[in-house]
Amino acid sequence: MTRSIGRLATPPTLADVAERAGVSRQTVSNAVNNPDLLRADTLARVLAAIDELGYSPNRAARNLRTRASHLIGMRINPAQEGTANATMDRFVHSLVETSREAGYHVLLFSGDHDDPVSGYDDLLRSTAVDAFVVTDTYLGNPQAAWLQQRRAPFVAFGRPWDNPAAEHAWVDVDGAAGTDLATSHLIERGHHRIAWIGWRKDSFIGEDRRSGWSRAMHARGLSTTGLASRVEDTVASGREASAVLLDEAHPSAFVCASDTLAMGVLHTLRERGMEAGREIAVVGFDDSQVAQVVPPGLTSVRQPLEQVAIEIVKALEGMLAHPPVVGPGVMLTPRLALRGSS
Amino acid sequence: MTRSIGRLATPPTLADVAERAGVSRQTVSNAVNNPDLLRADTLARVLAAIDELGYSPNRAARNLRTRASHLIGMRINPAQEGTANATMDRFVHSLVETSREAGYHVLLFSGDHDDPVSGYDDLLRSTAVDAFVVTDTYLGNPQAAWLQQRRAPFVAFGRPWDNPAAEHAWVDVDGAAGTDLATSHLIERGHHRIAWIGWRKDSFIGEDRRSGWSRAMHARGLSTTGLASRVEDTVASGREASAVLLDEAHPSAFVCASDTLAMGVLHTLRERGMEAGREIAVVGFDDSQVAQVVPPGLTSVRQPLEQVAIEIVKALEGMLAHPPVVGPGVMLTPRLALRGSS
DNA sequence: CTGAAAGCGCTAACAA
DNA sequence: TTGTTAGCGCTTTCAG
Repeated sequence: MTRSIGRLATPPTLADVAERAGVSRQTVSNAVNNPDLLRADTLARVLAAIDELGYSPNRAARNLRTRASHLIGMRINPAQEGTANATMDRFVHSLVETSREAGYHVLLFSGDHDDPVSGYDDLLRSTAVDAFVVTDTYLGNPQAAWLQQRRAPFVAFGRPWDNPAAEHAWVDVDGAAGTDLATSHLIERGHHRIAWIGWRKDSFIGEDRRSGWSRAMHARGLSTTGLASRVEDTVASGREASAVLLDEAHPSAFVCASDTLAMGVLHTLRERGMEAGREIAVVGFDDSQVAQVVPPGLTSVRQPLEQVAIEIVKALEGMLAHPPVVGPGVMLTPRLALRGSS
Repeated sequence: MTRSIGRLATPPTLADVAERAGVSRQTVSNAVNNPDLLRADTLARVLAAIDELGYSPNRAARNLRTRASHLIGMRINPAQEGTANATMDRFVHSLVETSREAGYHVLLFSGDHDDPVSGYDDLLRSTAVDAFVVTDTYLGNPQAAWLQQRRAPFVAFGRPWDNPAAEHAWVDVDGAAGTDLATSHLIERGHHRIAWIGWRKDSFIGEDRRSGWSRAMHARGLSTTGLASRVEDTVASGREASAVLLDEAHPSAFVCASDTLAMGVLHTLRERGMEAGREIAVVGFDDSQVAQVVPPGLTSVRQPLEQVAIEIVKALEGMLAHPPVVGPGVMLTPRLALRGSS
């Protein structure tokens, strides 16, 4: 069993283990990193010493020697207050969990909101991390070009919208498939006039999600004329947009680019004494905690973030291997979390 | 200006800078760590070389030498699906931001949900982190005793409920003050029968929050008899509890131990065709995104997480100083975020 | 299969 | 004020 380190100021080193086991330091190192090289009884003796001493290789020393930190850097941005987008929480946990299984830890850092590249630079030059996971790609991905130029290994969560020719590794979720799923679900429920509330046109993700809605509508021969609205991603915008649409286009259902916008629709319905799920159906996007707990439950497109994390770590392992292998982008399909609002 | 690293396989080292500036390696080291020791012109020359080369000290080497990683470890647990508790997101970001200002990065790790100590051990023995931030102290804090025994520096977010004599550093938010605030607010609005929906008795935090409610009630000479309920922290529980209380105790307002429970109350009100904020007032706890976006807005007790992060980092800096200084626990006061539900 | 030597890049201590 | 020496703990040669 593992013993307490006791009152030692410094943890035991390779040398301590070697002495205790009566072997050389190198043999201990091999026992840890290449156990196959040792004779069974020697290995057992060394492992016993390791266990008794509670030895664990010093990271800094190992990092220095192997030129690897086994750390994955990820920039974290402040959660937008007043929105429902808590996607990060779920993703971060999945990433930490998956990384651990691959022998990596996740290092968080922050940067100026204005400068998409700040924070990466220092970590890279000081060889503090082996690779990055780039998540904030909603407005294009200037980080990608920058990182690629520095030959920094990274995987993007989000496809290279602004540069389809980009050759870096990426993992993304098919937003159009998600909204198609949502729209088709509503059509099957008998809805014909389904409105879209999405983001402004400069959002690649927003346009992608919108395309799933119009695709599903047109596939059933349904018109989308006058049924779409593009606004800011706030509850207030969703509320106003849905009020206008309700008055002018008389939809019986809404598909939204985010749970935040969908909540705006619920606000409008409430004000008009209408009940979501009965008179008017609403579907959001992201399956946030809000969607899960708000009465009567908000049907929402759920991204497979656990799977995203798995694919990202897989890609990372590939590019950190010798020789590095960079596979093609990976596209995952979301599913629909059905609740009372539809 | 900083130049591109170019196609160099390895980043520049101290030696490269020294050669370029025509000084010894030690002088470069001093330029970085003790600039005061250098003559102005030498310093300028060295800094210029550093800049031209894009030099940044190799972390692993520095860590090895100084026996410090400038990393703070924090265990992250899976966000509970179906609850509104997204406190972590906000706190993590604040911590990352504040840590950066103090020269630290945050390293995330995970562990078995069953074993509160798993994950810490390895990081500690391999000297991968300088200190820990312990957040999951809702059911007592076995980590604290364990870490203290190993002489591992750490600061707890949450006071030592199960061991008031514990001498470790901690920062916490006064939950009782928060519910007192909420209850007093409702009383001022004219409510007299204010019900409490909280957690089961084995939750220290739950009992603390409950005490703020009863304190405020009794201070105004209001009875609490029959007005309290203790349940699981789920929407369904909050819904059932509020239904029962409504039938049996006829309260005009609810104070809840969490936004999740408060959402349960909103469910009940909706089922009964009652309107939150008009007939019945509801106050939650945590000011989650749900509280912010749900119609008509959920009044909620908001923890000053940014301030918590600042205090935690301050405490961390103290205990990592030479000699270490461990101050007393720090208690912060929450405020009330007023919305439509009250 | 095991051991000896070298050195990753840095900084603390000391010498000049 | 600057340079020299040593060594942090580990792994990668290369010998035995």
